Amino acid sequence: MAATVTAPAKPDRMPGSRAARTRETEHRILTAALESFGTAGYDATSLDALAAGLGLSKQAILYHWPSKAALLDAVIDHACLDLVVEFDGVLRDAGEGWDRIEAIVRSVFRVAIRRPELLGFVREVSRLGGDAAARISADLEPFVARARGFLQREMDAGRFRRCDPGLLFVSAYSTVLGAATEVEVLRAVGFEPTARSTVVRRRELLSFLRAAIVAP
Amino acid sequence: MAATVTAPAKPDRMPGSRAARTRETEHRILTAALESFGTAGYDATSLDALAAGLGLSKQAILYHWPSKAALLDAVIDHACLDLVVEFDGVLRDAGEGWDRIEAIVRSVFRVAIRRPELLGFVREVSRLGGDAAARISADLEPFVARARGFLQREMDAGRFRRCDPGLLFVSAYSTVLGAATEVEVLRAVGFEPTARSTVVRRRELLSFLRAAIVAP
DNA sequence: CGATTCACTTACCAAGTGGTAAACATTCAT
DNA sequence: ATGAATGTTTACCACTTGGTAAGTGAATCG
Repeated sequence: MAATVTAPAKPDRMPGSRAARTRETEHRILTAALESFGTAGYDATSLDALAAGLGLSKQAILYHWPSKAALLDAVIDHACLDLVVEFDGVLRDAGEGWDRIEAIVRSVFRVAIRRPELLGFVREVSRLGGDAAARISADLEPFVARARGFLQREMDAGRFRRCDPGLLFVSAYSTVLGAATEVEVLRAVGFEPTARSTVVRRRELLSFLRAAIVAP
Repeated sequence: MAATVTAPAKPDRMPGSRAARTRETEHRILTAALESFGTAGYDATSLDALAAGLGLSKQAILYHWPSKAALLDAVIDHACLDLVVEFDGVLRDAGEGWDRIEAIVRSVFRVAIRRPELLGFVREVSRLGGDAAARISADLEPFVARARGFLQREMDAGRFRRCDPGLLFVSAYSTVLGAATEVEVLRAVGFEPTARSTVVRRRELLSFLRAAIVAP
């Protein structure tokens, strides 16, 4: 183990075809970029630093994508795929009505704990605006549309309080993402973001949402 | 005899005095920095661009504050002062119970329309983390503490649904700030951020919050 | 009045930034 | 084996960044 302390971990011969290794390299770059974009931020992430962290040179990244902006686009697609897969998997096994909301909230909290950079990245991209924000909107549009349809059906069935489904979605989105990611605000009200306090937060959030959404 | 009608002993108070002009320059810099930090972001704002927009040179800024980070600190204090003055003024004339929440929400929406960079700046600073986030937390702590006390009292009086005041605050904070500032998400669900749609958003948000907070 | 402080500018600089050009090594197809 | 394609590196480049040093003209002061 003491062999490669200073050496920048040359990519040893990997089993598999060249195409497979290429895909694997691109996947590693995407993962590292998502991590850095989602925590440090897009502007604060330099291609040099990103490459160095992977034992590559910056030009290796620019070989796979022609520019930093193109890399961002790829990371957006990568992240959205992860998100949609996660949520679709959860919803497939979820029940109806309020159970679906609860399942999603639990899922978001799980992501917030295990992969916080993913939610941070969503925030970051929508903050950046421009093409990137348009792209993430487009990527998530099918999911959002289904969510709105679900809310509408539940209202029609009289299970959810009647209101505008789109705005209800925005409210719920903000509330959930905030409770899951607003570390600084939580700290300001005296909540250190430990795993234990997360359970409490989730429970409180669910009762908040339930009161706001479910018809009396 | 008639030479000195208004005693010039304190030239500080003259409108054209050097001290007054210095204060005015610093105020202009703070305002422009708040605008740019709150919309483009801290990293994306260069001192050169900031100074050029004011008809100054970068070194004029670095004369008043020793570094970009020090300027950020000053902008944080400046912004928090504005926020606290705004909210305190609103709350002074507000009633009790739910009326106070409604007054604050209206106030946040007014700020979101008239000075969107202010709310964007709060988001940006808490995203940056580190010393800046600690500073904004400290600046707003008295306000947050009073808000929590208010929520606690309303719960004790049986007017608000009983829950953890700190977490209720976070939920309400996220929901309000989200509805007021998540332009991209709103666009994704089909809401262009016009002044007209803002009124609708505010009404929907209030009914959402009311259902979530007020005791049945 | 002259001296000094003040607010600001011009002139720099070292350290990055994203991106280009070209050389190089490995793998694949023939 | 050989030549082409592929993935990566080294060497650069123009430009921007925050920050320093030194100077300048005007307001202020003794």
